[in-house]
Amino acid sequence: MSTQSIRHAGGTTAPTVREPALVAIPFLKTTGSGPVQLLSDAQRQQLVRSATVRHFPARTIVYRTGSPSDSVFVIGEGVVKSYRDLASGRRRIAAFLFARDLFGLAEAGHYVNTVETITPVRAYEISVEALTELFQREPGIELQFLCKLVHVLRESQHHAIIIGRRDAVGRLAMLLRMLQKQSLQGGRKDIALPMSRSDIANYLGMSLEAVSRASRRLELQGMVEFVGRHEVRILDRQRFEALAAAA
Amino acid sequence: MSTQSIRHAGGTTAPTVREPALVAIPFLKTTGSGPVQLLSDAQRQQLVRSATVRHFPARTIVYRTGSPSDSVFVIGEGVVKSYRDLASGRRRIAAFLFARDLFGLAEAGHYVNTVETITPVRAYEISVEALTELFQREPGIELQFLCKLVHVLRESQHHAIIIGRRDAVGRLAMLLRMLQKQSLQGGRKDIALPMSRSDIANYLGMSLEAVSRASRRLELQGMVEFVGRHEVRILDRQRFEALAAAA
DNA sequence: CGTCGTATTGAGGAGGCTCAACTAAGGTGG
DNA sequence: CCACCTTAGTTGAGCCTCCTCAATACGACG
Repeated sequence: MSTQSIRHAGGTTAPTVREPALVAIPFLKTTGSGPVQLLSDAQRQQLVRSATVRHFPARTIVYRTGSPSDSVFVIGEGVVKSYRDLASGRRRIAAFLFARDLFGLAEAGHYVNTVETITPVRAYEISVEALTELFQREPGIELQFLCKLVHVLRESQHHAIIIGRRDAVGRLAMLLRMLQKQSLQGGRKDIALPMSRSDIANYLGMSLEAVSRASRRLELQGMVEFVGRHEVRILDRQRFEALAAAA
Repeated sequence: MSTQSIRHAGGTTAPTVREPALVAIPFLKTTGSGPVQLLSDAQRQQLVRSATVRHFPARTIVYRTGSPSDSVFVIGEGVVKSYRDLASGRRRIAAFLFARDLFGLAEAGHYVNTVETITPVRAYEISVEALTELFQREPGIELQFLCKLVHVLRESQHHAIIIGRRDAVGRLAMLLRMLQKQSLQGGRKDIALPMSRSDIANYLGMSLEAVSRASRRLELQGMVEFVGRHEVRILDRQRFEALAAAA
């Protein structure tokens, strides 16, 4: 934890502040059903005053399961994984988190999961104390965080559905579709796979050999094409969607 | 939906109001680490003014996936299941919900899951409109709902861990431990199983035959004893806990 | 006491896990 | 710049568990 640089976020910022930003699909009916920016400029400016910008290299542990939970984090740039190591020796990745995502899930003052960076990460750290105080002053901000939480809950339930599938290729397809949405939001055409095969296996609840074989099969069936180990291209969108949707 | 009675919650209530109540383990450090009542008397009274008491018989659908989400519900008494039917014909139960639990998860103005009662249920229905308005006036109430959401999110992640286990008996043991906590909160010594084997199977992500066999094995190993089909008694707490914890 | 839905038990087959060997890639030091 | 070394990923063989299909037992209710 001593390698990342620390800088205060206030002070030198220009009048328009783009971060910290939160993105989610609202629970209320809106124009369009896709994800939207939750925070207004004014709200971001209020948040940034309570925040500290932190930079983490790849493969850095941000916090560990069970350690005291002082802060929550909003990702500005980069990818992290949130996981728990189980008594059986297995590791369960609960979520991959990207720009504009929130992490810092706690129970009784302690973090529930371990969070580790996959890529270099820039994140906004906000102390729980400051945040709850801000919630008192600005219920509007609190409502946006609540909205984000609802979104994360839906994603968690979706994850449970993925894991529940019996077929390895189907599970992989569902993950790829998730990552595709991420990549599209980032403006990429192909799907970025920043995480390792082992991470994917731990997310999908299977062995990394099974991930490898499932990848192979998807490719042999002509649905996708792997470009190196960290990029995938959809070739047959029709069949791919059918497979992913056949939960 | 025409069989349940409707009654306004205000009006005839005594000065002390015990419901609607919400229970959760707070994310902040507290005395003890167990679940606590989130709402103060004053907060309950404010909520009850915006709420309608509804009664549902057993096996009643409260709402369906995709229907417009006008309200959230707080359970006063009874048990419900929240599920989705998948394209494959399988059903995935996302959660069993009990007294003092919250349901009504929505996305873009539509309910995500179908909710159906298992036992007769008394619930407080609160319109989303009234609730968000109340959140504006009373950020303290909003914070308690946020706290409950965090709790539910942890439970959802726990569910994903359960489903991820390979061994049927271990999965069943984890569910039984969850239900045991519920039963203890309700003051019962033995574990109540209000739901069917099929429900259990759909929650654990396996076939109901596998549930049956796993139950049998738990019993043969002397860990538990089934008293009828809807009650279980733990006989060997030691081994039972070890099995459930060996995620 | 019969009947229908729920639950249990059995046999056979498919899929993923484990163990193990091998290949590819990336990083380091000479 | 290349050889080496370490880590990550792929491929193969055998086993084990759970799923599927099918038949039987139980139990709640009329």
